[in-house]
Amino acid sequence: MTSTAEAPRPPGRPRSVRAAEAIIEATLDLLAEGSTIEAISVEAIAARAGVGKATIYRRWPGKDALLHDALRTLKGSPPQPAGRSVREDLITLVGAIGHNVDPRAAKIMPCLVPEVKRNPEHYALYQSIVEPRRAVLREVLRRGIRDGELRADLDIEVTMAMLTGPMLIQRVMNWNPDLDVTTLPARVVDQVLTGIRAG
Amino acid sequence: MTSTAEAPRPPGRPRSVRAAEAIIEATLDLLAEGSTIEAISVEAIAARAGVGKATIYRRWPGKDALLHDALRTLKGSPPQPAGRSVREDLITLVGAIGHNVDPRAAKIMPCLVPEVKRNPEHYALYQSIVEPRRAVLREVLRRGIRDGELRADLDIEVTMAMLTGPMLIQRVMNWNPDLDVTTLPARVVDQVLTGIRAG
DNA sequence: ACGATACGAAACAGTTCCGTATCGTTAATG
DNA sequence: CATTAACGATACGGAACTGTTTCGTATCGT
Repeated sequence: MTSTAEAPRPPGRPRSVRAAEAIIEATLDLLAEGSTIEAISVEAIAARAGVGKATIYRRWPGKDALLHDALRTLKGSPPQPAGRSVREDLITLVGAIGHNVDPRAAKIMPCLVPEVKRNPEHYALYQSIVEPRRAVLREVLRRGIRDGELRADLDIEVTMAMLTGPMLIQRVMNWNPDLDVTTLPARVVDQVLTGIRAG
Repeated sequence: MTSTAEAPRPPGRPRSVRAAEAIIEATLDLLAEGSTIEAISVEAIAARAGVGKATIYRRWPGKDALLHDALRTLKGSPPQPAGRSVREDLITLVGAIGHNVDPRAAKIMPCLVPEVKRNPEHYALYQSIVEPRRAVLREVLRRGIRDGELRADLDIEVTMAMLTGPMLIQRVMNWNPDLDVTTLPARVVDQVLTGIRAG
């Protein structure tokens, strides 16, 4: 489409790449500072980006499209575990939850929650971010079963939720103020491995 | 203070109890329908409650105070497990997550998430709701340890997060579309009890 | 140099909201 | 019946936001 291969060379001044980047950056900054996704204003974005509102509306049809594009840049790619031991890989993956390429991602996530419930398009975007990471985690568990490190009758999907859930609620809503996020991954993985039933 | 004991019998028409209730109900209804906590308008609340705006401002100094009071009514009291077996109690408690007295609570929760991160007062309210439930869960685990049903060296706080996290992320953000919320409590509890390590 | 277009800034009209004020009406008390 | 205050309804000023348009300027290809 608008690839580098065949550019019809449109006349006139080309659109500034810097402006587009500044707009996206400003949007993410404002979200990271705590603005709700629907409380954020195009004017605030323009002001923060040092850009006229017209420049924004020249590129996106409206606020929703801009937000969608901005959030898409947070996507990144899921981490690839080292593959030495299941325990080590799980700790890596659990520790990476909410730790996307962009450090603002962790702060932005809570603001997304209501929108994800309301807007199917945003939910699809959310799933497109989360699913690849789930896939990596799933593969580690499957490998563990194949190698005999993990029980063969393990409930994979539930185990993933058990590994992900604690980290997510802690990062997103600080569910338990007494739990330290930095030590949580190892503690969760170890407890999940061992189980809690006596002897 | 304003107890029933000594009422100075203020003159004039007394405030309608029905109006106050209608206002709270309307607020919760609107929240449950998906309005973000800061996108909700006093005018909408008044209209929904069939009440003049002045009637609201006569009782609450502003929108924040009204919302705070409305959310406080969702508090309820934590469920009391039967106490027959640890497994049974855990399933009961995990199943009750996000299942407050008010059925609207589950729908309102996601809208709260961003606010809880931003407003310390809302975070305090949130903790005052969650902490008692954590306490009940903690007690069940302690009892299990005392009775020898659970390992003595168990990481209690992490185990609580492992039990709560999956249910919460599933209810609040539908984290994994393939996980059924109704069967989840038993599956989580069983997997947490057993552990995933082979042997 | 020239046309074409994007640029930042600013103004625009149309909404929406908050919090207050002012209606005439209604419900309790004395 | 007179007093008092809350009632629903409505209007208000001030502020904020949206989306569009118009400036004069800057920057491209030709």
